[in-house]
Amino acid sequence: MERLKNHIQSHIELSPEELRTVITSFKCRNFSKNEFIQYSGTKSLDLLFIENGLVRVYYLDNQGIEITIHIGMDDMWVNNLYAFISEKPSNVYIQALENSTIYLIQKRQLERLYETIGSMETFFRLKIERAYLALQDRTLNQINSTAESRYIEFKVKYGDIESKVPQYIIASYLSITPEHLSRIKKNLLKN
Amino acid sequence: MERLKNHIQSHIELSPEELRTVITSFKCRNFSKNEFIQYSGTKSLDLLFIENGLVRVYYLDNQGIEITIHIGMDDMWVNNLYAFISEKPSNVYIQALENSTIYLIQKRQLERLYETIGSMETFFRLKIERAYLALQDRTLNQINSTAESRYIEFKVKYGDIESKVPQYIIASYLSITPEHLSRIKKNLLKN
DNA sequence: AATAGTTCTTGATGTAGATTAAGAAATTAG
DNA sequence: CTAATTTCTTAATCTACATCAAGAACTATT
Repeated sequence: MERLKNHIQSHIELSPEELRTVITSFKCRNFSKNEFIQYSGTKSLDLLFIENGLVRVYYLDNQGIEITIHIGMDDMWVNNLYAFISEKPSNVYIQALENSTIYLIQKRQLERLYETIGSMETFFRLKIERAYLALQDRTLNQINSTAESRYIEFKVKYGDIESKVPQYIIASYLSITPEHLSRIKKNLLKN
Repeated sequence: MERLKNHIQSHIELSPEELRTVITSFKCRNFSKNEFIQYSGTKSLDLLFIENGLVRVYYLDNQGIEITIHIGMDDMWVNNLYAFISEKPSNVYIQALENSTIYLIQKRQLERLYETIGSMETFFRLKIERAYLALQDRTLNQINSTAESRYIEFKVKYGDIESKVPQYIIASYLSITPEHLSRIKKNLLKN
């Protein structure tokens, strides 16, 4: 759990004892390729940290088409913050795309931490602030950029991932059809 | 400042003394119709609560077209959370659409409150959580609904506002052109 | 290696909404 | 009250992307 420890300590300062309290609030789970971590339709009150692996978050739109909203790798959180905050049944699936080791913390545990270790509330306030920025960045990018430039940015940001997951997942992350992505790639090769 | 007091007390419990401390951290400002409250290009580290009035938040896209991201009325916050959190120069304008009374708090004051009154960090964590949900709702709505049904929802949510602001502002809030909104309205009358 | 299941590509056609242009209506200012 | 400005509407054309369909290229299974 080195990555999780480093991650937390890169944001706030904790005494060795506090760090132990925090760490023991997390549970470790291993998921194999294609296994589901969370299901749509159930309450999802865990936050998930990827110690290592590859994970995606997606939902089904009103036509039943998969829309990928997030892809996460080592050292990243893959949360369904909407379900976590609202406590409504989740509308997303979280699925391991490779064998993955996940540390998870339940909302109840987290709230207990808020009370015993004040800086943990700060830590998660900062987390949510970052998530808000990321969501807005992605939203504006979606509106202001063409599918082609979104694809180019995706490759810069995620690099190697393209070879590990089916292209239709990448298409759904870019909010386009697989056909359209196919055409974009063909077009980029020409130039 | 009755509305601000009620607003805060509807979220957390404060002693009369704490409430006084909180309230005195805010400053009151009056803005007249069309006056700007915040400008693009400057750091914007204030949060704004509308005691009464009508306010909009917008930015200029890469073609210089105004995109309205939020319209606020009595009892609502009209923050540029992106600039507030990231502390980067703002890319949005915040403008009074009617004469408005605003209570504002500076980030520095707010952070001082976090230290002296613990529940204020909780209050703002909750605020940011709500803002996250609202942003995601709006994003998904944008993707999954047609312009027409977004317009219908807008009228339900904002009712009277339509008569108070130019239609091109509403169009930009709906992420469509004024021409297209004009057609939508014509179409709805037919049916 | 042969079969079956996925996934990817290509082409034809369809559509929501943008863009451009220009006149009509409503506001505001002198 | 008239002129000037802003806002709204209508129509013609255009564009990014979706949808549908069907074949091609992988991948996995026996």
